[in-house]
Amino acid sequence: MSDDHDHHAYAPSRIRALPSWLLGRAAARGHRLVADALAAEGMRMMHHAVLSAVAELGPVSQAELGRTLGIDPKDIVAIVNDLQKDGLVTRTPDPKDRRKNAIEISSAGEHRLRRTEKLGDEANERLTADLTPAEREQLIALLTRIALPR
Amino acid sequence: MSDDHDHHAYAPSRIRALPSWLLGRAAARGHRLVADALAAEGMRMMHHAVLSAVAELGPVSQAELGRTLGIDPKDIVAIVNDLQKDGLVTRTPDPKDRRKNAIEISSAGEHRLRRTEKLGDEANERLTADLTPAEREQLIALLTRIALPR
DNA sequence: CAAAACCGTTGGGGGCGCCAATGGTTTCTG
DNA sequence: CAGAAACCATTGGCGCCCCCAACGGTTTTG
Repeated sequence: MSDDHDHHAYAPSRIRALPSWLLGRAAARGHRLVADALAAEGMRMMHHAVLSAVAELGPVSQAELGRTLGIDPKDIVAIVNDLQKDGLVTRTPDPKDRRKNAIEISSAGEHRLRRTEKLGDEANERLTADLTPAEREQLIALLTRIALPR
Repeated sequence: MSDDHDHHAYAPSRIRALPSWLLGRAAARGHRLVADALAAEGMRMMHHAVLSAVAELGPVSQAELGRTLGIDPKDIVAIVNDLQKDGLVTRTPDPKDRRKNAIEISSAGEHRLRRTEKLGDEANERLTADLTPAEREQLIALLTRIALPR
């Protein structure tokens, strides 16, 4: 039986079946959940992503951060500015290549990262709460093949 | 020197495995593909979506359009303005409820919609080109369960 | 050693999602 | 049946994400 006669029931518009539309809606919900969670630590999604990448890649240039995360160099500048201002990363001129900055995580950054990683993971669990672990893995696998750079 | 050149082997950042991150990247690519395709007809994604919804829902109020598509009423106003200016939809005061506008598609709108639907579908095929039809259906099913409103 | 490639930085811009407020209209309710 | 509450379209404003162009300084290449 149709339980939703009274409530417009989301007409099955052709739009709603398009991957591009669904991706946009799902991404919006994911961003909302994660952003709200990270806000508890005064962090934003991009800041958390960059901080995490810095932690993994050790001393790394801003250009490489942009490349590995697919973020515009211009935006990297602003993000690293913020992270540095909060003492979460250090920005040192690279003596080997004076064009580059060597970005490194600080101990305060590591502490902050531990908390934001937890918050981010929890938000992602909420995002995929309706999925079984297997389905979650499947979604990740499919998205990885679609989210190709370029 | 040889290691440094290695084409950004996409470090396995923890970030990159998060659904929320993958969704953002995949959505960005989808939007890029669709937007570029629709630009050939001078349309944008939201305009196409609204036009499609209007075609399906017959005479419909702006509030309901916003509800079924999950778009803010404020944005609906701007979009309907554009569509009306281009003669793709008509906006008539609803005699039954003078608060509402009855939005209806015009013949020019139907013609435009036929072309943009084709372009949008093609862009979505390009987006999911690396997936088998079965995988594509699976992705749509999974996304539908994740993209829940609110 | 000049040209090309790369780096960080600045400036600009489009698109999307969200919230607050307002005047007009309809519906609910006491 | 009158006042309150809910709804509608509209205006205005905010923040985040994604992308491009240009420039001075540095390194690599031919």
